[in-house]
Amino acid sequence: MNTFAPVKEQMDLLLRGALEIISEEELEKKLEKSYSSGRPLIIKQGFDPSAPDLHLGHAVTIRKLRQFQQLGHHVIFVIGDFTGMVGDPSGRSKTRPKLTREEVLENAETYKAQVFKILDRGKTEIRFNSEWHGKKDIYQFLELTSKYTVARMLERDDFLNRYQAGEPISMLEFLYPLLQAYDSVALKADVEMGGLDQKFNLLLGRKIQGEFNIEPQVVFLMPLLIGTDGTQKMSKSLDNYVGICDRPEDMYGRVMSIPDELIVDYYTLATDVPASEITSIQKEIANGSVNPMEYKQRLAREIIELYHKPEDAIRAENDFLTRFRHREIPDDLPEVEVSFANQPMPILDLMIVCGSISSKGEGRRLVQGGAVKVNREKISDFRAMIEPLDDLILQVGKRKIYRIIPS
RNA sequence: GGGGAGAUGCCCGAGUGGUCAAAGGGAGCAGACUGUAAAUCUGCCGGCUGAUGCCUACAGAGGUUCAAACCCUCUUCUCCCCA
Repeated sequence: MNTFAPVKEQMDLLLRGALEIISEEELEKKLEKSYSSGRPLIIKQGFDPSAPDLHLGHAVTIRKLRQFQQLGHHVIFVIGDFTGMVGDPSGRSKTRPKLTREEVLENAETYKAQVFKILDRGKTEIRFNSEWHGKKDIYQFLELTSKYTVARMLERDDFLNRYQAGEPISMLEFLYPLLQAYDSVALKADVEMGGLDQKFNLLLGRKIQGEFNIEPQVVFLMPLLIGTDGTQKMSKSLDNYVGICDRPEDMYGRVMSIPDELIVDYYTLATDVPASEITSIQKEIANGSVNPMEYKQRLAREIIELYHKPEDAIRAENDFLTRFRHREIPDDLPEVEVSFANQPMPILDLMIVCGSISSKGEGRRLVQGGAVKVNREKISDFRAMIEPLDDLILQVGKRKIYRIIPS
């Protein structure tokens, strides 16, 4: 007796959206073994301990982890606190901050809050890699480093590029893959999940497991989700991301801003829409029978529904259509209480109070550029004084619209 | 250990004593156009200000000078060549 689905069925589900599996045969074998023995596979993925602001890019692999869970397998979410506590000043001028134990734990909590929007809390194990790295002495560490060569390390594309471009690579960064690979040894991972950019590291995990006489893990690679800018991979630092904790309205707008060419990718990697349906969507867009916008709107709703309630998706859509298509003022506006003291207030001050601008200089420019309206009337003079009316609506561009409550 | 080159605004990058808040490009923001996006065009793009005015800024600290991103000294960091 066992609770697993037939291997063929498991494979079909897992293959959807997957970029590369090294190797499919091995995965199948492991699944078969698991099926017959009733032992779940150990699926592992590592995460950086800093910047715990998850977005759809992270969600691609996490959602795949979720599928493994649904199939009854065991997911280990590894937080790379060990290297995070060391800190790494490499990678051009950007310094990876050195995190304290407390910060790491705090970040881990934030991770949990976000990641359990996707993963099953009861079936997820969270581990910190300081648990095993912290115990290692230098002898064991050196032994680990002896298992790989510099030349092979330099094979990694981004090392090679940076090396050839004369950019710095710190020793820590260089050793990082080795430490990550050892995580797979410590956890006896059957599968390691990652984005394409992790290929090298995950392969190294396989190799190092072999060195320690452990059955090598299957490398499970998902494509990288391109960000809303349509060129770079989604990342927080490039601000081209859709955060899984973003407000529905923001998610909607962000999704609508992706280039049309990315619609199919997003359907595949960021939603649960079945593959067959995606194929027909792709066809319809390609032959021009449907305005891509329509599928993009549905995409936005699908994504919002994964992280919010269905009615939030409808609301976000209405808000978007009102603001951007009809250029009108939505009903549901953030309200800002402003104390006028019965005096007219300079428009720039009002904009500051609402948080719509970060400096008066910016405000002045926006007014001069025709972006600012009060009660639908364009303000053309940045010295304008605003009367404290009961019904007061401030528009700063299309995105920032507020209802002002004088007090 | 020796020798050489370099660190400029969000990013790339020009500037080598005053005309520099600093060319140019990218990104971003706003406006026009529009079927969402894109493309195109226009404006903006350190802060304060009514201002032709002030403040902060060219890795950091100090110095020379009426005047410094630019010259000098030290410090920190990076790359290259040789060992």
